Amino acid sequence: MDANFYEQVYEVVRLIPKGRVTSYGAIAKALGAAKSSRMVGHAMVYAGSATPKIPAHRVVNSSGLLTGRFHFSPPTLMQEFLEEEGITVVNDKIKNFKQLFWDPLQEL
DNA sequence: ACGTTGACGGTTG
DNA sequence: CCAACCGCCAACG
Repeated sequence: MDANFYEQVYEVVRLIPKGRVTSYGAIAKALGAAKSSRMVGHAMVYAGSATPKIPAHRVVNSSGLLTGRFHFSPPTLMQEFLEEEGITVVNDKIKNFKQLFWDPLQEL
């Protein structure tokens, strides 16, 4: 597989530390495609089929909202994983998102 | 080949 | 704070 945009997305997502989260836009921007944040989301769809497994539950939108929870089985699994890592989720939204936010641009 | 959809983000009202 | 709109571009039917 070529060094595709998706591969880079997966690479960054795997680098997300446990108990931390990031946003699609941040990843897109880190890959130099800030305007193609949607592509990051599409890459996450592939994440379910990709190997090794991608911790997609650590990726949320810019508001810290679990917009893609319905892609999990069951849809509540995403929140379950986050809370299991010590992240508090209220109303499908990450609490203290600003503090838990992991910026790939700052780390890479 | 074409139109629609969408795990987004930012701006405007 | 909430709703509507736009841009951006790959994937799907």
